[in-house]
Amino acid sequence: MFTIGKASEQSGVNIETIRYYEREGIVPRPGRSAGGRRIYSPDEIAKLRFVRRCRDLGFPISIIQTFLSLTEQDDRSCGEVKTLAENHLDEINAKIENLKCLREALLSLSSNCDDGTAACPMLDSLMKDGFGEDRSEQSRH
Amino acid sequence: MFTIGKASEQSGVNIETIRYYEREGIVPRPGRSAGGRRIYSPDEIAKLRFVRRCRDLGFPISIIQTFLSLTEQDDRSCGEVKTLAENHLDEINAKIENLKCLREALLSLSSNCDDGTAACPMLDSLMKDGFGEDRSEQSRH
DNA sequence: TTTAATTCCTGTAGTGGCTACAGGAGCAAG
DNA sequence: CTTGCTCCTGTAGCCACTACAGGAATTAAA
Repeated sequence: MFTIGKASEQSGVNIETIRYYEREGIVPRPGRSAGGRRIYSPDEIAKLRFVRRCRDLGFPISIIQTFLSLTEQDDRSCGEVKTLAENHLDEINAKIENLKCLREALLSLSSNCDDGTAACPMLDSLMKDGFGEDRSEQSRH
Repeated sequence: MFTIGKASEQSGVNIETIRYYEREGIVPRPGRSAGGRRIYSPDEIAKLRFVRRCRDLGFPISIIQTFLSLTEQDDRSCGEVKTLAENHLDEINAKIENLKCLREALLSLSSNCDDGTAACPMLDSLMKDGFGEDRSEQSRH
């Protein structure tokens, strides 16, 4: 059994974040010592580590809650997990593509900057009319 | 001269977001009509459009404020702009690399899911000890 | 001209996922 | 017994918005 500091060390989750997860009901409330301190079992620490790893993989908390409830079931249906993971993969791929577009746009804009002290063509073209106007209500991330 | 609705249309910035930018001092306060409505000049709309384009490129507001103050100067020093843009490019590239790592990790995890209804190896390995433990206080985005 | 519809106003609160305090209490070592 | 560490609760801040509520002003139609 461990205090929150040890639980934080072992799970890799910040102490404040652990308390936040508890407040939000993302992980169950642990037991308390006589003095009112949180006491974590190895199982509870494993759960925190699980949440941390999922966050590291970029999953939002809402999905992680689904994962956690699936791990509670005996028949933790793999199909559902796979679907969620694949949707998340799609989102990651979309983000990568989006960032690549940004990179290209930025590269071509900043390549015109000649590093002198004169008027900046990058700022100019961003300020001008009709530059990147495919304003058809597209993906505002 | 235009009301906020037209300014929103022409700049591509949401009405609520325009008011937010004003509250935060990101763009200057426009004039008002007799009835108290905001009235935008074409220049002010250009500024809003500039902010929107920079946001589309992924620049944070703090950087955009620097850009805006540079556009106010006569000698809008290109060097500074270029440096900021290149730093931003580095961040974008780092994000892309990070996402690619996530993608690989997710792919290898979910590839073990056999889409059946049995215990899920992905959830299992995320719950187990000693999976991805390079816990040396690394980049928590 | 009256009414109905639309646009605008201010102010406040919520989003996600934490992080950072302030002000106090518990607890172990010297 | 004091020092210093860890822990407690509660609240506020971060970023960049977004979404109301409740009312006023303007415009268009009848």
